[in-house]
Amino acid sequence: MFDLKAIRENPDAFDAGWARRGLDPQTPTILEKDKLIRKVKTMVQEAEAARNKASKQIGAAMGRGDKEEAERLKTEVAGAKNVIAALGVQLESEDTILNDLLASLPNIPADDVPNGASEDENVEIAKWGDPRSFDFDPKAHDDLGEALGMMDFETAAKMSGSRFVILRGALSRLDRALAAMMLDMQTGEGFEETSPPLLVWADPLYGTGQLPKFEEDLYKTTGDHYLIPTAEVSLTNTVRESILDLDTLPHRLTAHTPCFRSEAGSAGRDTKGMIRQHQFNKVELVSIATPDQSDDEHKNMLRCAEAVLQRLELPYRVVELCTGDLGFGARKTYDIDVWLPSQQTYREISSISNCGDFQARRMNARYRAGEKDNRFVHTLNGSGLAVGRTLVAVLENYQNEDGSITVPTALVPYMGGVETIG
RNA sequence: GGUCAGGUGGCUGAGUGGUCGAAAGCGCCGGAUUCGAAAUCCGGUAUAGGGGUAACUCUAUCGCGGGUUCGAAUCCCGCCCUGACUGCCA
Repeated sequence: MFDLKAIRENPDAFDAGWARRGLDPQTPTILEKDKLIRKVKTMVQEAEAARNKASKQIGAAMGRGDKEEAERLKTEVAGAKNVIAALGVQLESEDTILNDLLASLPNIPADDVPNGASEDENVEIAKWGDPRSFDFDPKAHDDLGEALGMMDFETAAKMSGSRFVILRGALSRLDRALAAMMLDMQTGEGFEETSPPLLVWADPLYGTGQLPKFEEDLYKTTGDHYLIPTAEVSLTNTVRESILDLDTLPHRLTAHTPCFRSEAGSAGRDTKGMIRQHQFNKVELVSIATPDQSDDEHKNMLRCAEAVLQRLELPYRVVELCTGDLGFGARKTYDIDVWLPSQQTYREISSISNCGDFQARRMNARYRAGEKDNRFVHTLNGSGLAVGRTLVAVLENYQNEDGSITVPTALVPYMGGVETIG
């Protein structure tokens, strides 16, 4: 949500920000509605003041037994009530229109985010490691996993359909080992390990920005719950509707959870293998920070995510998303793409975003900046990392000609000493 | 899941239809007193929003949302949460 006062004072800045995302100017509509709403609100409040005043006088009149005066005042109140009711209907509908519009508008990109229309214009800002050269044709992770008998899409499809997988034996353990190593690393960086709810109500999803615009991407239960598409939702919402003490910030959280996504808009994309599943595990990082801290915090989270790939010795690159590829709630985002030999390309394995106060406004999450000075926090989130895609990267980058997989050195302790799979 | 009892300001807690944004105490802030402090005394101390250059003023908020009423913290309905007992169950 946005600060209407700020929009009023500086509409051009908002329109310029939205224009960078390819949106038409929004503030004329917003300001027109805002003006109308304030006008109606003033009228309602005046009528309410008159009603309240007369009502109090009724009490006084009754107290001294002046029934006549009381009756006269009652008709006065009835008149005010008619006005309030009529204006109230108008106020509510105008308010809903404005709120729906505001809730559907994305965050304003940070000034230093590169302009661009699509992911093609993202800017590579770092590259780490050299893709290994194979003296055989590297296989895709799903071919490797199936050949090992440890990655079973067919059986999963029987019970759950496409975009599900069953990991077996050493590959299942590898999944756990990766998650454990990531959690150990991130808790070592000061992120508090958390086991949050995987089912949440609509309000938290509204808070982090998945609702109202992206409902079709979510799984909803038969009740009022949705399955979280990322632990960002649960972790970020731990501070909703609260006022945090300055000395608790930045507040860093991490969680290893399953994530559930309907992938409604991605039919036909990445249908093969484990790249795009309805259910996948992810170690998430969230930081709640002050506006002063958030840029540094953002870079720190990028570093923490990169550290995992460095420790696994997997080649990757870091790109800064251009305005056209920025997510709905983000004002600035770094993606980390890991090298996949079978595709001869880098694929996203982590996305680290600074949301500024965008989510905080929606959640009403503030911190105490001073006496009578409560301000919205900044929220940041990122994968540290997507476990399933990391497993994919390990399989493909560490495969041997005979189809076995060498376990990365750092992972061997987490694999109970196993050095080779298959 | 069921039954019962609750949910009031930073905290404790009073308030069961009117002048209640809400007593009192604690805490906190300012002042007096003091060499200084404690104690004591005096005053202040919620949030969001509207109007106004401002002084100031108005509206909303007593878990959340509806309703009854001229008027709701107080009555009614739904939901959420907490506690006790109880059922089923990993």
